Amino acid sequence: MGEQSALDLDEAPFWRSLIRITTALPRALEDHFLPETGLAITDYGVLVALSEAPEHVLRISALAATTGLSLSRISRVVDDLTRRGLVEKRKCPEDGRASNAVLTGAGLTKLEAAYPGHLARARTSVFDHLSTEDIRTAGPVLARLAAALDATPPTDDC
Amino acid sequence: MGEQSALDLDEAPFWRSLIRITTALPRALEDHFLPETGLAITDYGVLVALSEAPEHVLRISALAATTGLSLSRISRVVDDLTRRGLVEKRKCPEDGRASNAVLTGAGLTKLEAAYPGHLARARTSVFDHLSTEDIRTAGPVLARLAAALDATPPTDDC
DNA sequence: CCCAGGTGATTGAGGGTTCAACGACACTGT
DNA sequence: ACAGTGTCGTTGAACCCTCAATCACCTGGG
Repeated sequence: MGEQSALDLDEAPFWRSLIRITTALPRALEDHFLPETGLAITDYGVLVALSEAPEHVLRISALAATTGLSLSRISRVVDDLTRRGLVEKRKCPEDGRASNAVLTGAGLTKLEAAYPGHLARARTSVFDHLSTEDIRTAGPVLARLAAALDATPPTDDC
Repeated sequence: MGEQSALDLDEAPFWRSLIRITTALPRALEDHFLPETGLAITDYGVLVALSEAPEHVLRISALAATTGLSLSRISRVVDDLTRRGLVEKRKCPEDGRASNAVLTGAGLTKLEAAYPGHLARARTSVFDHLSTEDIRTAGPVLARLAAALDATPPTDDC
């Protein structure tokens, strides 16, 4: 290391913006979303993942993977959601180690109730400030970046 | 609320990518950066802000604003960095309430030592996966978004 | 001068997140 | 059948971060 060339003129602001967004966006979202809906953004992500799964059932580990959260975090979040009656936990029949998380009716209701608020936040924090052209041009780039970030963890660096 | 129209075909993936990036990027950065350099990404940001300030001096509150961190967090981070000898804290002469944080020689050295690692992380986690064209097209969009996010906090919603 | 209100920064308490260690279970080869 | 090894998920301890209360100080009006 130490042989890297500095960021060039286009890269530097790109990097700064990215850093700024990663710190400011979650805050902007959470600050309004939690009081409005009673769900943390993390909770919401878990409920969404379950709602999109077949039968509304997902292995704990699968849940961790699709939401990008750590196993221990998922464990506590699911516990919390279980306590609140929004999901249920069931031992997996064909693998005694594993557990499945199931979205309950109350969970689905809660999710549907929270959706408009989530949407509103997405609009006021992001889409209101960008043109459709912006979104069309930047979208694929962000998608590629997101995919790359998801893929990196396994290989422990180069 | 509740009158929002759903995200359209371009917006939905844009939104998902954005969420993914905001969760995965800080992790990807921190995980390698802290062990390599002994600096948390937050610490690094503070040192960078100081290094770019005239005389390497900045008010605590100014530091909070430029780094986007809360006042209480800055207070603790600066305390920690002071304990480690990387910055110094001085009462502001013309305002007894205020304090200035000053980058020490050791702090500058540390920052310079960490810079290549930071650069390397920026490359492997982001720029290696994007073309120069990507960066040129998406850069301004991200810049606009970052600016909008910085601007929103004051007005408490509509 | 003195008081009221505002601002800069710190701090205690509480919640959230992670790391590392662990218990329970599944697989593999002998 | 049975070690040995690996995987799923949970949990205790530690850390990070934020909110709200607070202290110290400044400023403006009587």
